[in-house]
Amino acid sequence: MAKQATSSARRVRGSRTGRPIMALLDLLGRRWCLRILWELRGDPLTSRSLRAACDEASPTVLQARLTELRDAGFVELGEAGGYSLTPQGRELYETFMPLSRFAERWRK
Amino acid sequence: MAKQATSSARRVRGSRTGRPIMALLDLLGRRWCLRILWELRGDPLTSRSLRAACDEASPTVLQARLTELRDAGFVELGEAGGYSLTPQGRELYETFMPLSRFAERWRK
DNA sequence: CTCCTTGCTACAATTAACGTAGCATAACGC
DNA sequence: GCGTTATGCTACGTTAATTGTAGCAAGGAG
Repeated sequence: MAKQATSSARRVRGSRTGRPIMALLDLLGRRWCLRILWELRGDPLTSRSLRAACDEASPTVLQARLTELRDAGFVELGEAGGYSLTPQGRELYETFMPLSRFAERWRK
Repeated sequence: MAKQATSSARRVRGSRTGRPIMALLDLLGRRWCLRILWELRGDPLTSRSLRAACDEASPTVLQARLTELRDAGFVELGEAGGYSLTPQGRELYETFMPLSRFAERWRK
């Protein structure tokens, strides 16, 4: 099997290959990231209620993920406080929403 | 302590609620997991070609993810060697396949 | 036999996540 | 004013996960 040239394959987590899907898969593949998007699907949540929704995950990671998700344009912090999905974030949520039905059928 | 930390690599975080979606979001939210499913969408890949496809990620994590994905019933190791998606794994892939199109529009 | 590829593992080092506590700010009731 | 409460967010030591390199045993082909 021909070993492909690993010329530019020094990337840490494959998030900079130029293909947007790789960057997205990498971003979503970080701990609590998918869960955060999931929990924000409804009404805005404060940082503490979001933490409660995420099984009391440590605020360190939550804050890191929220910053990343805000930089990515998926989450925003409203004027009156509370995090919510941006239109783009809601669109992203819609794309993997079918996972819910799949998970029900999966039932590990 | 709110939870008892078992040192089992098979433990699925977020499954305390009993909701399958939480277990699934947690499983998919581990490093290289989404990427592996993505790279296995086509023809079967050997462990080494899969590693090449995943930017030479360390075989330690790859092997751990592959074991988890096999336990979950999403990936299988064929008789003649080479990893591929199970029917269920392909079904899972189909559910977040639209992420590709979304990522193109996203283009951070 | 040697050479090569397969799936997979050992090991130390690095990084990320956890858990608890706390800060600064602001909005209340008193 | 004061004390209380809640917000977003951070510090810091501990623990778990990931990384990178090397290597193993088994199998096939020459």
